[in-house]
Amino acid sequence: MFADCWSGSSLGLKLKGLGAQADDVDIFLRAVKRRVSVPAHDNVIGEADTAAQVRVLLAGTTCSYQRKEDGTRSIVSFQHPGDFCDLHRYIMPDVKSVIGVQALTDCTVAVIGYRDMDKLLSRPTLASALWRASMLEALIYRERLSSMGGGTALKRVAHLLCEQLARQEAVGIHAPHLPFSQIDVADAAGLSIVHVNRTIQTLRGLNVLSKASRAIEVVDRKQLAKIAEFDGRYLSMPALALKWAVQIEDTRN
Amino acid sequence: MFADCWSGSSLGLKLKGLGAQADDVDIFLRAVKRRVSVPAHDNVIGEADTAAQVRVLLAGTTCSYQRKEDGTRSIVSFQHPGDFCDLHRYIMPDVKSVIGVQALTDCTVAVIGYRDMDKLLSRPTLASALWRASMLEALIYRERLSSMGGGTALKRVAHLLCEQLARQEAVGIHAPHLPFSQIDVADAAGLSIVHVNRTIQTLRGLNVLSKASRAIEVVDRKQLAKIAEFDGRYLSMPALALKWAVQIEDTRN
DNA sequence: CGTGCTGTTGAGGACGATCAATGACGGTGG
DNA sequence: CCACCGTCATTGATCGTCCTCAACAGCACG
Repeated sequence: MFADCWSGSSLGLKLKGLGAQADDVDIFLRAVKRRVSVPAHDNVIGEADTAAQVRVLLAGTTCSYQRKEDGTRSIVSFQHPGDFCDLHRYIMPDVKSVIGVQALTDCTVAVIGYRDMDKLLSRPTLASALWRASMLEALIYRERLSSMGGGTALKRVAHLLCEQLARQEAVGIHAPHLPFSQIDVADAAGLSIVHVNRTIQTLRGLNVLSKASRAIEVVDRKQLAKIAEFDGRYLSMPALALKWAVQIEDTRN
Repeated sequence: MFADCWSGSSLGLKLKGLGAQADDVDIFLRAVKRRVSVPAHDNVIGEADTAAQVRVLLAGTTCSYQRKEDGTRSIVSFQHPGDFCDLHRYIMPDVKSVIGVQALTDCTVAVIGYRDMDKLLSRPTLASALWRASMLEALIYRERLSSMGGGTALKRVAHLLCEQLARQEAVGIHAPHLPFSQIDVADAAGLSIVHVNRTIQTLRGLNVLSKASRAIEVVDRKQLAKIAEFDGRYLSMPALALKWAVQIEDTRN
């Protein structure tokens, strides 16, 4: 009964993309004995959380952040439906890495106890799918590092937006609307809020983002990918890879 | 006979730190049927490499880089003895992520065929150690992202040096000398070569780096960690964690 | 109708990039 | 042994991107 329609679909898409089999997904969903709703701006996982459970985002968008000594919030990644919030804590409980997870929109989170996780991992195909999930996470970090390294603010912001848009689409969410504030973008891109605002206005001027809405809404994905020099193939989702790979080749004509 | 003294020790330390058992390490080393020597500045893995084998660094230091459209080299991570160079390619062969691995010093690399990897993974403790290796990689990326985001060049460079020094120590290498050029630091920190030079001179002026040597040699690790606000506990190596954690607390008095 | 959060705009200054030239070192070949 | 060369380190000067401070506008909330 938990393996129902919408809430399972993004997670299912994600797991299948990582090589899990159809019955793996069913079994996984049955291990979810509890679901939690988290309103926007609340913490999904506090910075000092130590509960013996893994959280998987079912609906909504969250970010993982680290707070620096000067109070600055540094967003290291975003989560979309199907993404794990704290899988690392289950596998490497000794690591002391103070990370919080905050809901950017109203969210639904699946909770799985460590004991149930143990059982799930006895299925080799599911275990390797979760390993792949960790590797995909590493690849995403790597790509972001590479984009943070060089390039102007315009390119960095464009890359960030491309990544999130592509990841949304990878789990079946095809809205052009990105659910985070300019403040979030600033903390994620390592730029000041003011400069992010000006950068976004530049993107609006280029007709890449919508001028109508105050929110961030991508109208010209092709151009955005070109500005970011974004090649979404690293995201490895088979269905998606095609779309964003073609994207790039089109713009190179 | 391959499981001999020095070449196995860093790898053994690393695997044990990730939870592998003593016989896992032996079995792993026995799977290494071939070793390769790579001179400094040569590619360990070319950007278009597709060989069906996994490489593990046994001795020396390498970097993984990505080349941008404008020819810029962006270094996303360094490898120290015991680190995998291309484990992700084995687990996620479909991913198109053009990454090269270059030797920074003369290196020794262990080569393991995919078929032998398959056999190794049938041991659950070894499989989960490798999963942890991927997660540790992700944690390292995450920490670097967070340090790239905010802060001055001084802090970024200091953080980079701290990370590499700590990771060297984690695998039993206690030299204060870091084996890469200022150019490498620039490409890794996302700064210009000129500015990296000035930053390093600042660190020398603060008696954090050696003034005598042209190379990068850390003389005051405690001060370096303070400048970087570096807390090495995320590296999760039990032996190391203590050292660098105490480090931090000392400086906060 | 205030209060708070996000978005927007302006002006000045700092940090780091870029361009350009020189110095130091190691290796190579004559 | 020395001249030559390539790579890396170093220095100076100028320029641009982005940060900071500050103020205000729009919108949602109670």
